[in-house]
Amino acid sequence: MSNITKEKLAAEDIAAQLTNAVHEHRLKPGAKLREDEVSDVFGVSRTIVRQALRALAFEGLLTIEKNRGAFVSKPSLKEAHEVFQARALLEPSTARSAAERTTVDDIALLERHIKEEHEALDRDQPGLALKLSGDFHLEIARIADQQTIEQFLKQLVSRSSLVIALYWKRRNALCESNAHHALVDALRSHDGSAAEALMKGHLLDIYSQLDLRECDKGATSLKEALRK
Amino acid sequence: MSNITKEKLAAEDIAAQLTNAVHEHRLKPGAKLREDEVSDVFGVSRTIVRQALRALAFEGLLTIEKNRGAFVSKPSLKEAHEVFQARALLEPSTARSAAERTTVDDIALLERHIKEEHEALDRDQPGLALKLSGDFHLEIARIADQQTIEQFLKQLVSRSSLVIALYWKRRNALCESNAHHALVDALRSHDGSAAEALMKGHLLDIYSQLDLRECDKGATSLKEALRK
DNA sequence: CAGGCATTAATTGTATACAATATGGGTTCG
DNA sequence: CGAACCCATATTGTATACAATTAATGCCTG
Repeated sequence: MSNITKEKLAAEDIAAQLTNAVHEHRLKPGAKLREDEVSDVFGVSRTIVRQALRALAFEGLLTIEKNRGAFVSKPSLKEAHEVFQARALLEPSTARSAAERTTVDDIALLERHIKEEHEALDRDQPGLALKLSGDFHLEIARIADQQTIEQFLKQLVSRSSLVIALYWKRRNALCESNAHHALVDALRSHDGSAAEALMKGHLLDIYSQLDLRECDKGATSLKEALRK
Repeated sequence: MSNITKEKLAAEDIAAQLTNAVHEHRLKPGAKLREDEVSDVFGVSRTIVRQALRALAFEGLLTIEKNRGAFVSKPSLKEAHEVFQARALLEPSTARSAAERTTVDDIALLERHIKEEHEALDRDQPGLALKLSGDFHLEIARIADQQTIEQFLKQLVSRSSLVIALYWKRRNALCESNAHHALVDALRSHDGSAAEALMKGHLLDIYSQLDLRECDKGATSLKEALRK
């Protein structure tokens, strides 16, 4: 986790590192994050850790149960649906806006992004590839210059990562690179309608690859099942 | 502020009371919330106050400047635009979904809501009326059974309240009750298309009543201008 | 031997003391 | 007279100590 440096880490830094760990599926839904443990790992006081955990709970990445601690969230099937419904409302329109403002620098950035994603897959790091794939979507909101939507999308992408961890059908193949390439093409030619349609289709594509039937996914212990 | 009861208030309660105060424009954009002051008012420790302030900062209601404190946010013109653009993406579609699920109880609740809004206006409490008007929109997301969108909308309504405080043209007349009545009618008859269209128009209506030209609104002091 | 109760350990929640930082006023020097 | 600097004060940031709660273990009893 490369936190060898003894430099003073802020709550923000710790939140970012934990976020990466969850996005890359090194921390799986249901995992508990003890405050002492985290504070030992990062070498900071519990005060700071609590700030970080609380921030991540607001984003939906963690769930804090009173007097019990912080856990990586386990989105229900309903929440999984809601996440992709919300994305379907926000992202296509945002892609359209982005197409009207995309610069050559943006294109270069996006293409580098896709390249890194490929490299991660080649190196057998599907978690990293997934994280980069999420960042790609955030990048489009940034290009559209819509900070408010970008903020929401950040949360939705986070939750999508959890949903994928729980409900993804086949773990090996996430062959979305074509969709991302096509999107970059649409952005490059400032074709808003195409970008909007492509994004819409892309989201439906991901959505359709989720297994929405299974109800007791994950390592749900008997205790957890009985708790609620 | 009716906090006479000495019962132990949680961070959540304090956040709720502060939220009301901002929504009702008793606390105006730019106002500072000193931690000691708030903790004295509510009779709790700064620890709890800080939790509450941080939570409200995540919602966008407050802005926390490092080592300087928490202030009621002052959305920029760009942010004001973004808020209503995001609402335009989320709310019409949500109103459509709501129409398909509205029950008689929901209708009763909404109508009581509108009634209270009227009463508040009659009693010359425009702040309260505005808050109730915002709650009306949240209620529709609840009826649509879309918790994720409701969560985002909560933030957007909060920010809208700030935007209205800063950019509203004429403070006296907020004659939206007609629009809300029409929406309830559409929901009652389960007319999704009508609900969607009405919501779209309603949001545009509010949006058009904002004064988006003035750039140096509010009590921006010279110091604040020079700070950034 | 099973079930429930009590005691104990582990963990989170809260308050407070202390450190770091920003603000404002007053003094001094140009 | 004005501007810049420095010190005193007010306010926020952080760590730590303590309280409250939960979970677990073992004991006692039926």
